[in-house]
Amino acid sequence: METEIPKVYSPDEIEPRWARAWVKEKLYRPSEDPVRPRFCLVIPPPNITGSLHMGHMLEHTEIDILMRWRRMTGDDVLWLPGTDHASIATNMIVERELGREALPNLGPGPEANRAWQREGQRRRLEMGREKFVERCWKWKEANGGTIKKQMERLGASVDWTRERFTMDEAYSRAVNEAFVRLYEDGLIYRGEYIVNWCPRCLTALSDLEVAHDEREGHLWYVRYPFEDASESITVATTRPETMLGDSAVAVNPSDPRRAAFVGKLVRLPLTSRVIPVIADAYVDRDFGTGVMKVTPAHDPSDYTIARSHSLPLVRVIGPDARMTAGAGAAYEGLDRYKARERIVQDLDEQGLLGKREQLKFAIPICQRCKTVIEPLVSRQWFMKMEGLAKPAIKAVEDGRIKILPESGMKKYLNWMENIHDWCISRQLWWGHRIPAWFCDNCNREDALTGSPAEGVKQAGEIVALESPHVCPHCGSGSLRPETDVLDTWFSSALWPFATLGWPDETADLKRFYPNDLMIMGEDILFFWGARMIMMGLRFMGDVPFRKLYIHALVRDAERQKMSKTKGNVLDPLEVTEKYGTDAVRFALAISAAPGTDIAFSDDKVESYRAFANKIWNAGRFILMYLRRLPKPAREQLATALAPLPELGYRPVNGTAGGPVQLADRWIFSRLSSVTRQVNDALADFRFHEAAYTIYHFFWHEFCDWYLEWIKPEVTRPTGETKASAAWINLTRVFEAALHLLHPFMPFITEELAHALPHATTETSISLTSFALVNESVEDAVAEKEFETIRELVVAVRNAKAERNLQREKPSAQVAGDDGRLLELLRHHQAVILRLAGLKAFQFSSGRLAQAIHVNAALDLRILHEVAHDTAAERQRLEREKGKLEQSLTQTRSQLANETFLSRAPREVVKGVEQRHHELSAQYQKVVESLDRLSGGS
RNA sequence: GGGCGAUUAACUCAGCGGUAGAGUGCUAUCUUCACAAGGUAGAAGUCACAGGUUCGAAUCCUGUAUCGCCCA
Repeated sequence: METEIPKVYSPDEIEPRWARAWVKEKLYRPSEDPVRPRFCLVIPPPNITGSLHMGHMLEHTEIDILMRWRRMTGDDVLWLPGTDHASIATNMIVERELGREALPNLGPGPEANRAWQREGQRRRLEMGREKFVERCWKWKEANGGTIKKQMERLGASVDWTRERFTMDEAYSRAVNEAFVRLYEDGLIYRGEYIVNWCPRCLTALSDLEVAHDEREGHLWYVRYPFEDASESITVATTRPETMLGDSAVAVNPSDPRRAAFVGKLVRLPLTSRVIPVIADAYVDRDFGTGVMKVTPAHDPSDYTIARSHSLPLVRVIGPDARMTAGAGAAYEGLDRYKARERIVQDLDEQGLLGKREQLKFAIPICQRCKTVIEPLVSRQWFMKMEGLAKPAIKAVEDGRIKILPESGMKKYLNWMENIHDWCISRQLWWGHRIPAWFCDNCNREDALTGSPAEGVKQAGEIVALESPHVCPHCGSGSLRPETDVLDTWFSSALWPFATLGWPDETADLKRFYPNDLMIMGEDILFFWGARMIMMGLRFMGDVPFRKLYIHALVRDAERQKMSKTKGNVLDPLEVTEKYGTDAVRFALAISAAPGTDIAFSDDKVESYRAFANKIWNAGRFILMYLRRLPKPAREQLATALAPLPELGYRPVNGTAGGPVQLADRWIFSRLSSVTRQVNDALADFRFHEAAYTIYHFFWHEFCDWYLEWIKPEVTRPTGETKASAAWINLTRVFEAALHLLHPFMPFITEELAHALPHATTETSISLTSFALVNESVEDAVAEKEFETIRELVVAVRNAKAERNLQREKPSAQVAGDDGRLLELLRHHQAVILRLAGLKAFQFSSGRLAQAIHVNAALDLRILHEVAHDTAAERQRLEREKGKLEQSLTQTRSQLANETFLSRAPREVVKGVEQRHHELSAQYQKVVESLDRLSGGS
């Protein structure tokens, strides 16, 4: 039964079917065969609160292209999927959900959001840790699957049987193990420092989790009178409310204007305290008044200054961003902004307020909730980074890890060389609870007010894998467990080996570590990439992956970053449903030049949907005529395709046992070099080049020329029982092209491959060979001959179009000095006439008068009765003459240049000579034609 | 202030020492039996600017301008 093949490609019918089948068949589990070379990549785990966005789609497209490609070149591929638990984000989302349940009647909007958030937080604290974590798990079960569904739909060839989640039991064991080992090695310590504190999330954050927002603010000038009331010194500050916590006033030691003040005491306004004037090189002489107030407890750089000058910490703001008792009774309990207003007003009343300047400056905000960070001194767990960074820098410098594009490597090194200790504790509940306990008996915690030395274990601190019953130090049973959880990125840093079973020495770990490749966005290079490298080297003694490729950012059509607030976020599934996954994947791949962000637009995807449609219709053409073949011929075709020949496909001889057709030799030759180019491009992550190469080959060589050339031979009705050579060659080339396309467009290629005569239901194109032809079919002669014919055909079409003869079938004369060339053209006369739209040819040797110059060796003349427009013809010739003159001037001056002739490589000189020769000949022709035109009119 | 990048056709971007390219858009033309999401042909660029290196620069170097991103 012949079913109609639809004219237009409909991905929505095809794609979900294959997506399901691939998952159901568990196609992408690596084999257990240890002999095959393996290729392993672990996914950058999307977090469970998110759904995939275009950035993920690009990432997964790039990864999937490489994974499918490696798999088709024979590697045993493992692409391991999974998600991370996103401590802060999940905490926030679940809180908001709690809030929404409590206040169901609020409409949407930022106001309601804030109210839900507040109420949710209140309810979280009320319900307690255990119940809240339970809620989080429930939420994860309900929503964590979204990502999996999306990945399935996008055709990601991951091994779902190895899916991991950072809070899986086994994974959590790895996290504890890592923490305990680092602690025992003195690389994790607990200490009191100034940290980034989010007053809304009520947790400490690492430096990386703080974003910066440029905002308008004010610079206030405040007079601090000297203790002896002789004079005053004016400081400039953007945060007047922190002045209540000042411990000193600082000037730059090299500032002559201020030198005399150093060592004096000033009376801190609004308080009864007296503080010193100190000298510190940190102070910027040119900023404000060149005098800085020092508030160690509420500003990170002030904290550093204070430590080197042994200044006391005066805390005036609490974790909720309200003023504390330390701020004095007048301000206690006020929100920090309210306090600012009040203080400015009070200073003004006391005549201590100077001018106020408008100023733009960057303020730190919480990356997650955008609340302004409040730097606070608090006791946290830190990871000591310098020692860990050193080997990680070296691994990149000596090439054990390649970071690409190279700019990524520079950024990595720059960051690593200036690394700071990492605050890893979070005052949250959802996450890995830090495996530590405190002994009430020997804990001197409360007595400590200063900062312990870095890396020194504290008395009363117990860090262990198993929960201890008594304090190993004093034997006391009075132990309190740590309530903090770890930064999510701490667990993510273990991903390349913890997903493979570490700390157990599993078979997977042995086989797949180090991973071969990691692909991520630049935004997590420090968050994650750098930390994985450090942890991998630390725990596995080897790099986590050999290459780290940094992919681009997907922007909108106007090159704006996609963001929820701007409302320009595209949902990959929506785009996919509109145009088909293959089209979106291809659009992304062909735009993915390393190091360049992608401006993503509907237009772009549309043009690659057109490409998918082109592939579909080429397939439709082939399949339609294939079905008309007599059954025995079709069976023979299947045999010709079925067992993949060891040496790859090659073109077969003509039907009568004659020589292989020129078109076949040409297309096989092209196919081979295209295969090589695609291989090379993918090896270097030049996705755009690989995609473009195959795009151009399929459309502008295979469809435009090859199919058109052989059309009569495969559309001719035939009663023959043998498959013609044309059919065998055509199907071989088509199949090979589908294979090259498969990594980019998995769905349409799978669908079409299954319609070929030798297809079986159980084979997937994704598990077959990528390169079906090899270099043995490359044929420079065929390419050259084909090129000549193409040039002639194009010249004829061109000439016809210019003479308005598109609908006519005129005759033409062709002449040249090269007898073999004419023989070639005569031999392919029928094809040329058909492709060019001509009735007949006259061949002659020598040159032609009043002719079109096809190339250096061929003249062409269209014979027709229609009187053509001499004015237009003249215009065309004049234009051509102008262009030729320009080019000739260039080549002439080059050839007249002695130094060029003596210094340029010989091939270059020869090339210019040849070009000059050709241009002159062509110029001559044009001039003659123009003369004749003038003479004739 | 430090680091990384960008500036090429109307738009989006390749190219990164040896004849300026693609896709989209635009113009003309064609419903011929794979495809109008198509065919055929065409027009369109002082490669941001100024110096330098070189026989030769969009490409390498220096500086300037404009615009991004990251970090302080």
